[in-house]
Amino acid sequence: MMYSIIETLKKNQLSITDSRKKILELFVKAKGALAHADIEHQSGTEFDRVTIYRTLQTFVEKGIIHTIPTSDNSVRYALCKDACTEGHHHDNHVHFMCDVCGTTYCLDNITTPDVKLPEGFRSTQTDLVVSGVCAKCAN
Amino acid sequence: MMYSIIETLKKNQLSITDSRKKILELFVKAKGALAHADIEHQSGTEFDRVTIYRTLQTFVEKGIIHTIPTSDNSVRYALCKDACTEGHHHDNHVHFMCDVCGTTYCLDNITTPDVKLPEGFRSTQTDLVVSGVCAKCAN
DNA sequence: AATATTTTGCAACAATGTTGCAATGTTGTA
DNA sequence: TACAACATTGCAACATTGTTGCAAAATATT
Repeated sequence: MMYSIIETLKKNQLSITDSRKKILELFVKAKGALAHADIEHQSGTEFDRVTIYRTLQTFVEKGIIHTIPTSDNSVRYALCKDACTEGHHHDNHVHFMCDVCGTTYCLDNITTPDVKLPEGFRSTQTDLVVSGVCAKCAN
Repeated sequence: MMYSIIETLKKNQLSITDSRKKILELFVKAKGALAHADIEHQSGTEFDRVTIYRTLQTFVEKGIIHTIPTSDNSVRYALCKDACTEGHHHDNHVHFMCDVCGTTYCLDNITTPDVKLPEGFRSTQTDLVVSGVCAKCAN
């Protein structure tokens, strides 16, 4: 953690509100990625559903979090390690999704390969999603 | 195309019904992947929404089509080239999703890399999704 | 502290997906 | 071909997920 939650919000020119502090805190504490529903449950009845949607949207726009394509096509968001410190470089993520517990891990130390695309295709983003069983669920 | 639509259904021990024939035909004709909504529009008012959901589910279970994780987390299904002929080997797909026209392409001739996972993690499936601009939208 | 701006919560709505059940269609067998 | 057994469909009702407009409340600016 290089920056505090409040500093991260300020750096991104966002007003400091309860919901933003709380939701960003959830991401910082979370080991893996969070779905909208996770946030809704973990924050209790504290915030309106709509506020959560809008907060997530705002965070994505500012590059604080990013969405993860998952093999079950549920929407998940993650704050990767460099997200706080380096900004918008969300091009080379490898994610692991556990089929048992559903946790999504960011494998920050692995980078995506370069893919040779057919003639005329241009790539802007590459996502590599590995599904399987995580270490915790292996036993 | 090695097998006709009816033969494909028979091979998978499915009864031959109008909706299955029609929906499978849509996949065979489609260049890329289809979302539920695409199928709903392309088949007109012919079938109930529920029937489409159930048919897609059945096809996924039988390994005729498979879901694609997309960068915008919309659910898409595709019949990859080998799906008809070889069955259930949906482990090594590379998909390209055009940010402009939304078409999803299966890049069947490219295989996903082996990823070295952390200690204790076991992989069952690897999905590589490249987003960008396709050849058709490049101009 | 007062005003300007942003964010929130509510309500209403739209889209997407699921389930139970009766009616219909398909398949296998005689 | 006709019948019985079985599978699939369509309908209705519902659950979940996501979106929009607007007044009230909170935050930021002076």
